[in-house]
Amino acid sequence: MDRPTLEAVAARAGVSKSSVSRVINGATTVAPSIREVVLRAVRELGYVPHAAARNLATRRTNAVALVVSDPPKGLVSDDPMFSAVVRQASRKLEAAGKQVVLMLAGSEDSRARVAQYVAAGHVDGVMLVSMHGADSLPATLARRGLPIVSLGRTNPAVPYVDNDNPGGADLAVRHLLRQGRRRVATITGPLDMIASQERLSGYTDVMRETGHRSIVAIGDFTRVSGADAMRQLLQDDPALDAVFAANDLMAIGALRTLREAGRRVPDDVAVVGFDDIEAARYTTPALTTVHSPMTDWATATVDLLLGLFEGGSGEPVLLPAELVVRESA
Amino acid sequence: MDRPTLEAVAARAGVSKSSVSRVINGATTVAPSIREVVLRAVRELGYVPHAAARNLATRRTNAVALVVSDPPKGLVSDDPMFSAVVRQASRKLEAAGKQVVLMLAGSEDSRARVAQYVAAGHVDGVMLVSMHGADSLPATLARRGLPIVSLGRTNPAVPYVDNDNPGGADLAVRHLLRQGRRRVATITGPLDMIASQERLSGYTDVMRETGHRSIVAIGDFTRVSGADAMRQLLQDDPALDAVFAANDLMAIGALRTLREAGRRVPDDVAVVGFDDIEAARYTTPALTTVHSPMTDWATATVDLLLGLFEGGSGEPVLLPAELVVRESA
DNA sequence: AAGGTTCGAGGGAGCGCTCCCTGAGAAGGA
DNA sequence: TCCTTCTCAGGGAGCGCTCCCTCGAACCTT
Repeated sequence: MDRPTLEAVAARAGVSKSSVSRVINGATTVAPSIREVVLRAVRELGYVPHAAARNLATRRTNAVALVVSDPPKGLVSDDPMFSAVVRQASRKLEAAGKQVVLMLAGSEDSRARVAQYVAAGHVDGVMLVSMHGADSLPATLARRGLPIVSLGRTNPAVPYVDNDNPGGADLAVRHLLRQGRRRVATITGPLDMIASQERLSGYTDVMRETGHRSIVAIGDFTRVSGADAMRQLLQDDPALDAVFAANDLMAIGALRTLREAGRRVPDDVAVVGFDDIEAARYTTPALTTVHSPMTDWATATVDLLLGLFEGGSGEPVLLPAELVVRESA
Repeated sequence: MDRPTLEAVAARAGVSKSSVSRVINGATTVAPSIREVVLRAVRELGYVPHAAARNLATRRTNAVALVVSDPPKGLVSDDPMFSAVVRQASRKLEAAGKQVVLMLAGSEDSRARVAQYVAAGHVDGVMLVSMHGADSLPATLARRGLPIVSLGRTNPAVPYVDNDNPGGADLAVRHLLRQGRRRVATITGPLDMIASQERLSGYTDVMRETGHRSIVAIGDFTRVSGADAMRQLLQDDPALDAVFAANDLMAIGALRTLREAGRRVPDDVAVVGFDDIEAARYTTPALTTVHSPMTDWATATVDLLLGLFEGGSGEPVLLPAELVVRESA
């Protein structure tokens, strides 16, 4: 029950606390004989350094907060992005010797808790995941002055890694037009998210440039909202022949609505999504979508944070977009 | 940059460190006048207690490790259970004032890291999620003597909350037989997981009892493995007319294989899954499945852990199974 | 051979907080 | 009125570790 202390190890090994500390921390200025006897004592006692004591003394924690915005209501159980990003980020951070503290920032309450936690000096850095643009948290945290990065752009003060959202939307819409589609609608994400805004502007830019009329419905990145938006689009413009959904989940919802409405995909209406989540491969018909590599994305964001620890500049990173053509368009 | 200390607050308020400490920690034996002046100083200085120092002094951390087993290869991006459980558990724990440290236990390496982390006294308790039965980690951690619970049964020494797996399988298989299905196959999960074993035995028990032959293929809970297993089953017994898959992901894989093989579902072959993930509602045909309420499950597990903190006994909890009949069977 | 270097071990002062203990003053009892 | 009891603020010793500083010993250098 009683954990052995540094001092106990020192006593057992017959050396000073300082020497034990040096061995533990891998200092090179230790005689091999001492190193040996210390390591043996450590093993025999099952000594593990006390984290809190070490943090207190060094004023560092070796931990990083992974702050994930809680999803909108209704999107609770099945969020592929969450799973992929959190997993990959955890892996990378752990591999870099950082402990990962996962925090959800949903309610005002939890938001305050995150700020409090960071202020308490629990972590050396923060990685935000897909916060809404309007969120106050990024700004609050950035003001603290400790390293912080964001997966997806949020606050100007926060270094980020992002998809080429406008580029991806551009690819998707041009692909549809190239196929001879004339009435191309879009289903947007929540408009307080920068990713949504960018994907929308990518769409409208192409439409304007090519002299087509924009047809827009607003969703919130959930499957249900996609289905609803699609219903509305069909009502607004029964003759539409293509839809660009700002993410795959909504595209999947749209597919369902189209099937229920008796429209064939892609014959009557073509559908393109965004994200290329795994489920996109398993819909009928399989979803054509803009590939945004979650895993690479998480990796790049972690690297950005680790770079900041090393005194890096935190230059934003933009991941290239790529269209994956399957059956739906 | 320099965080204010307790002492700074005390100086500003013109009282002793002890008094400030009492106010911060809500001790009742403080005169209102002192409380007031202290709170003002805290506000003015923006004081936040230093976590490490507090942990050192109290020998408690107010943090809980959430240890999630890394999924088998191939199941990286899209794991609905992970998402739902982690989210709900985080919410509940944070609501109880516990910090959540998420850790993935995949490789031997990461497993050692978890053990090390816990040994370092970083956390007051541990919550395991869906560890494999053969895993050494639960036993290792349990030996440490600090509160630990498991979502899903693993090691006998670890209090757990689990689905009624045999009961669920029983419901599913009897449902199929009641429909007049005669050749009911099953696709199992990885057999080193207790959940897999129980769902399998639930199946075999009913089959034996009712005088039917078991037809078994082994999967690993991934979509792909479900598709593969289904292919093999069709080869083994082309005349089969029903399949019970040990989880929904595999059931979805099986649906795909069946479609490719030209079998109609449910007309030619009925399919039942297990878990009732959100995606089960959106397959064609919609999946009949055993509902296991991830959210309740996570909640119950957290409650079990919080109970242990309060000196509870850690009596295991079993959640009732329920069949959700949709279109696939 | 004597002084100058270098190298590496030990000593000890914190890091910021909690909590036990002391003691002053107020309150109550005889 | 004096003494006991109670209440509550302050003092200070840790919690376990790091890291700077000192100092002895070994090794060079001239």
